[in-house]
Amino acid sequence: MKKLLDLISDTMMAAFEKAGYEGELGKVSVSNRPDLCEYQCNGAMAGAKRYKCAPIEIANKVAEALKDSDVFESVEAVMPGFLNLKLNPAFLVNYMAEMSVSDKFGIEPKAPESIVVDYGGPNVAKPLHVGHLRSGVIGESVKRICAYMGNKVIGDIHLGDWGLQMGLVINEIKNREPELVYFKEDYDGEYPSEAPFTVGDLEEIYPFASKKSKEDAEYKAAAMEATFKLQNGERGYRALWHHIMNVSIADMRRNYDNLNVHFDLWNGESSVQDIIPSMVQDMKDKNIAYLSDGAWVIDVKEETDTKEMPPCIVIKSDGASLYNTTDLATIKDRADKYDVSKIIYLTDKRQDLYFEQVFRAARKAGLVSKDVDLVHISFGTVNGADGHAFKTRDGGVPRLENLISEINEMTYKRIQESRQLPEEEARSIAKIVALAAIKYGDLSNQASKDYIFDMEKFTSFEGDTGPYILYTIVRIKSILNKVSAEGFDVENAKFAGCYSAPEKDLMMKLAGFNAMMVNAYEEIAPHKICSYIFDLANTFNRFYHDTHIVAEEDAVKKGNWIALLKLTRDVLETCIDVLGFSAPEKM
RNA sequence: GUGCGCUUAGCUCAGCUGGAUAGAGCGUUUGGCUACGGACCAAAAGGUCGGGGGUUCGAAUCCUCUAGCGCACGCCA
Repeated sequence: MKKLLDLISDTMMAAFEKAGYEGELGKVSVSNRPDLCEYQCNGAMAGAKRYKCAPIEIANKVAEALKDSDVFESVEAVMPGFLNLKLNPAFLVNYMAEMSVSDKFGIEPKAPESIVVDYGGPNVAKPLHVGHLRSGVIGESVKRICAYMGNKVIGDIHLGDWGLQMGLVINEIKNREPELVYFKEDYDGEYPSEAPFTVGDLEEIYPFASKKSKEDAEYKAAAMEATFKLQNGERGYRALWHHIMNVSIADMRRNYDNLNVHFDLWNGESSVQDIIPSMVQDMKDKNIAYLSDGAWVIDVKEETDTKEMPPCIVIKSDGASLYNTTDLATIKDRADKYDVSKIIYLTDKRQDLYFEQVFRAARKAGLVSKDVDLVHISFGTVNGADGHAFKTRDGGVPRLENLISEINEMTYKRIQESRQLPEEEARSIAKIVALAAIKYGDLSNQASKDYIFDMEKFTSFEGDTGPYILYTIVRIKSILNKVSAEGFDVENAKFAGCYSAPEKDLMMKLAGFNAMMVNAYEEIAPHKICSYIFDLANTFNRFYHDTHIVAEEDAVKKGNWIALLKLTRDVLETCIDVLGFSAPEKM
């Protein structure tokens, strides 16, 4: 089904042609002066120069050509040459009726693509902190947007599981418990199936080792050696590494589940180690990689560059691979395995240059075909209410887990303030609402900008927040339940007309879903969905406020409103699902 | 030094390929609960869109210069 705006534009274009002008001038947009009209067309002004006449002259002719159109209720030509449009309610009602029974509210399916979304990116053995929130939350939504638009999408967490941090942890364990069997050099038996440490231990070990390695060169050298041994297959180290992976991943999975963030693949740097040697060899053979200061690098400068573009290092001068190597191998792996047409990365914006280098290197080395899109969505940093990097009260890096439980607690209290629910029920509702608060708070900001993580704001639940959206949905559900309980046939409610201005506004807003979602997908912009549903919820609440639905005695009218309510609920719930959260039955 | 990004109301942010009077939320002030859920609705006050210059009938938006802030710039990830 066509977008409403396209239908209107088509009508307008035909009118421009009928009046003797180029059709493409007839593009219509939503009015920026709602007091004057619902939709507007500025084509007459754009055409004035081309046809060497006053814009108003063109506008008048076009308005004349639209006199008998059943799309518009009114068409006005206004100085200097605006075409102000009001929609025929009957036309809109028909559109609603069709939209409500169409798959995906009428979004036209396109040929599905195969897309990999690379997000999350936590390091094994390090606790998740607030910085991981954005990548997880935005990435999950991007993945869902792509899937909603009919694509085959694979979400990959891309763990940091092969670098120095693993050596640091293993080395520190060795220091503390050298007698462990993993460190016996001539041991050739089975290793224990139970890990000799807990998540809690790991969370203490890593920061300790990391800090010490920065102060103690000898210590760092030992960690590097441990890393080397691990990467070269030392049995005991590998066994220990598996323990670290299992313990850490189980913990991560729990954390991400709580955030309603789910990955299809739990791959990481270690997953592509086997294909690195042949990939690098191939780069050398093709003379794409060359030796520079003892390291193998790929030149990624381009003629059009206005800046310095350092080469992409593939193998360090000590012969070891690094982050770049792994990412390149991962691109190759994905291209080979999943026939991808697009790979979307979500990371911190500090990696902008890095990804540009990697993408260029990947293309130069022919790891992906030319028509594969490599996209880096970079996001800003999370700041506290004071505008500086987000910290806990005692100045540490806030752990994600604590942050979430804190917000859960605040939400729980807020819910119990306004209505008394059984403990268990209030807790489970609080969890749902808190998730919406956190995610909406993050996603409603443009991803690329820094944003302020303000718990007071998120938990205040007023205005432009997740809970407000949920509240609107719950309210609709409540009315539908009530009406249904009174015996009204909610299931078969039909659009029958348009009886008031707030109602028409709501219909027009709903009709905009299609264009909004397509745009959010094309621009990979979840915040556009947020601003749409906030707008929709506002429009609904205005309608709700001066329409008494339950008490209405005219069954046709009532049925129309019920149909409108259902469509509003469905659109809202679809949107929040795409954003990665859900609404409770009551709150 | 080079490059990238940001700067819009007291605060947090929108603003689509240039269009009419630059929009929200919070906060402030005022009005609305005998109500389908008041976590709501209605209204007011609040901005020379960092600054200068240019292109255009028309600029927050495009170009240029400039200031402030942030970030990145070969062997970390």
